[in-house]
This record gives sequence, C-alpha cells and structure tokens, in this order.
Amino acid sequence: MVNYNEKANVFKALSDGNRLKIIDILSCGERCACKILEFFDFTQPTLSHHMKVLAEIGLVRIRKEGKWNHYSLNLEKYEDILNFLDHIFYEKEDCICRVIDQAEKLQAQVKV
Amino acid sequence: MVNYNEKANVFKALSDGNRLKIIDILSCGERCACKILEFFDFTQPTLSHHMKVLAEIGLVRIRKEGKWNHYSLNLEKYEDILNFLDHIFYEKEDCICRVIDQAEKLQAQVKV
DNA sequence: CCCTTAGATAGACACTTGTCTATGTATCTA
DNA sequence: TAGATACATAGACAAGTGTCTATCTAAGGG
Repeated sequence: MVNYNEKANVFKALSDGNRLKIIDILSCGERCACKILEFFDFTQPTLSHHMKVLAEIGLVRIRKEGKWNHYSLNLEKYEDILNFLDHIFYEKEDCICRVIDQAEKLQAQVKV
Repeated sequence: MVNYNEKANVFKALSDGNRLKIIDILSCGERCACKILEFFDFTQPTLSHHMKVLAEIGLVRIRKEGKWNHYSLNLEKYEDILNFLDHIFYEKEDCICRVIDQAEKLQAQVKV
C-alpha cells in the first residue's frame, strides 16, 4: 500500500524554486554552505532552513568539517523519486482502481 | 536559463497526497470526476479544487461530455518533469555553478 | 584569551493552501 | 417544466511556509 502523504513530502521539498536551484548547484559536486549562499539574495538563516528541508527528506547529504558544512546530492533518493513517479503515472497490475473495479463487478454479480 | 519558480509550481501540484492518489487512479485510464470522488473522504468542492490544480499545470486533461467531466493524464507533461529532474540532478556542461567557477578563475588571474 | 567566521535556532509576520459550507450553473430526465 | 445530478465558485478558517531580524553555539586564528 502506497503512503501518498509521505511521498508528497518529497515533492513539497521540491516545490520551491530556490531549493531546485540548490539541487542544480549541487549537481556539479559537493559544495560548502557559504559557497551556495553566494548564488542567492536571501539571508544565511534562510539557506539554513532550505538545507534542513532538503537534508531531512534525504535528498542532500551533509559532511561536517570543522566549522564548515559540505553538502552533496544523494542520488539514491533521486532514484526513489523516479521510481515512485513511474509507479503512479503508468498503468500497473496492482493499480488502486483495479481493486475497486473488481469489487464493482463482484457486487453486480451478487445483485444478479 | 532555467526558471526554477515556474518548475517549482509543478512540484507544488504534486506536493499533496490526495493529488498523488488522483494521478495513481488516472494511470489506469480516463475517469469521471464523480468516480474519482468515491476514492476519497473529502467533499466535491475539494475534489474540484484538486482537479483544477492538476489541470492548470497541464498534468491532467479534461474532456467535457454533457454534465460529466472526464479526466485523464497528460503523459507528455510527465516526460517534461522527468527531463527537468534529470537536468538539475545530473552534472552538465552548462551547469549554473560552472559559470561561477570560471568567473572565479578569471578573477584570480587578474589579481596575479 | 579575544575576535572573527560558519552555521543553527527562536520568534515574528505576511502569504499560501487544503478544507469546509453555502450557493450558483448547466445538463439531463420524468 | 420541475426536480435531480454533476460540477464550479465564493467566502471563511486553521494550518503551513518562506522570509526576516536577533541571538546563540562552536570552531579557528592572532
């Protein structure tokens, strides 16, 4: 059984333009928080917030080194997203509505 | 140049568990609004709202027939999403940060 | 040992969003 | 033509979110 709300949280993390830009930046490789900040106009606490959102759902990894935080993408999580999208967009044997359709047919048979 | 905010709106549409479930339902084929509603506990105006969100970003198509609305997935838009995700998650020649890195190198040369 | 720097946290605030009830509109049918 | 049905719209409201300023913590460097 799919937990749609749990999956929705992943897309919630992706539903901000600044966070998409952060991902784009990290696609070139690991980068320090203060370097990432240079790409934006917002303040340091705001970046801290965005990085927390991305890290909490597992899309971004943190490597702490002294007073620096080095961030990088977790591509495994990205693959998870693709697999889930594939699952909900394409027809499948265990589709949620097949179950209902089957139940309707059975009910119709009972009435007859 | 990528418009991150525009793309973020697509993920905003996907950032609700009920809407993900709607997509999952539609993956089996076209379905009428009142049939979709049977899968949920919320009211008809709420479904109307969710379908509007999905239709406005182009993920779902509407075929009006008398008083019925038949909804179906627009897989082309889905492909767009995959392409965009691929673009921001994987390293590329025109990466946003390469431009910056290049600028830094040039600046360093000037100083020398 | 102080000062600087990297980052986190707290609290405030405007804005957005998901949901509801109430009501409107358009289509079908007896 | 009157009622029923499918869907949309308006307005309200609680909860969530992105941003800020102010402040705190911890690590480095003179």
